[in-house]
Amino acid sequence: MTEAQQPGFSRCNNATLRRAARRLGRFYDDALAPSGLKGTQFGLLFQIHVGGEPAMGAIADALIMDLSALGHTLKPLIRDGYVETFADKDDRRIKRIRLTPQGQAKLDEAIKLWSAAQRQFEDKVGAEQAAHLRAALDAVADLDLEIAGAAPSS
Amino acid sequence: MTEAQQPGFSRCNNATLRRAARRLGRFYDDALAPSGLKGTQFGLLFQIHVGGEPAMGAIADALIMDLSALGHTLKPLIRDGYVETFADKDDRRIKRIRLTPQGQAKLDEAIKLWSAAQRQFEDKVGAEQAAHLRAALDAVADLDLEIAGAAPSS
DNA sequence: TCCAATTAGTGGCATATGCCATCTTTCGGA
DNA sequence: TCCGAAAGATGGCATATGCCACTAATTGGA
Repeated sequence: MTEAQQPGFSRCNNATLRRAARRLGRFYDDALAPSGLKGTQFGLLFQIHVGGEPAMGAIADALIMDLSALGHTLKPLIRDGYVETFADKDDRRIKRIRLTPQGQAKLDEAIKLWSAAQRQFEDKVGAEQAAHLRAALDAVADLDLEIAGAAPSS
Repeated sequence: MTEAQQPGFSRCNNATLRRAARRLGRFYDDALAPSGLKGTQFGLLFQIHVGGEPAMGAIADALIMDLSALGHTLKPLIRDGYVETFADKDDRRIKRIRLTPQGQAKLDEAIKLWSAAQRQFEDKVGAEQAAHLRAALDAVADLDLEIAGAAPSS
């Protein structure tokens, strides 16, 4: 009759999500390994690709990622010559990002590997189930959560 | 008509999962902040708590975490005196883990904070929806995925 | 009984993420 | 026009995770 048995325990939504993320992350990482990219990097390159020379802040918002975290994650990709940054013409505070030709090529290469992983995943769980899951996850990502006490004031 | 528009693109299950994980992770981290623990650390302490002096490998399996990653993650908790390790009586290769009294107290403290976050999350999405989501995530975590080419031999 | 294969962890290295302090560039008034 | 507030990014620091190489203990035969 410890807390462990109380209903609701060992049912942490966050822990469950991270656990699944670790599992799936490794699967996609393995699939992308031949390209030398990690799943996160692939996602980032793709986001930049479809973003049209997006600003750092735009990418960070889209990926629900901290701006400084994005900066850190970008470094190896810049170092390896896959992406490059340049200042916005009208607002020098803003830094925009684009893929280099090598980055575009690497993305094309990785997309083939990604497709195989994506296909296998959907074969296992079913395309509809996968779509439902993604919808549920997107809903979670868009939730307006706030810790009680976090100044609703002013 | 670039790849971006092809059905299936920008629908990466892995990217969607990570995105939601970042969002929810920050929410739980914020909720637990007063205790000084991160969501991951809370989950780890709880797992140790219910595990009954579990071996490192057992924890790693339960959390679908790499053994060495578990070792790294454990360090700050050991440093702060929340958990301690000891060798298994029968097999000296095995290292077992348990909470210290301070660790137990910290866990109790964190559980109160966690409950508030958990409650708010379930109020927003609905307890049933949350349960469904966790079930789906557990199913993903238990999938038998393997990259084509990964030696089916021997 | 002794050695090869297996099992459990550790340490080093690299990426993934966040928070906070700080700097630069803009933007809005007074 | 000048200054303080706001916006966008960087750098430092800390945790989260993984892979690989390596070490220590065990286990299974020969």
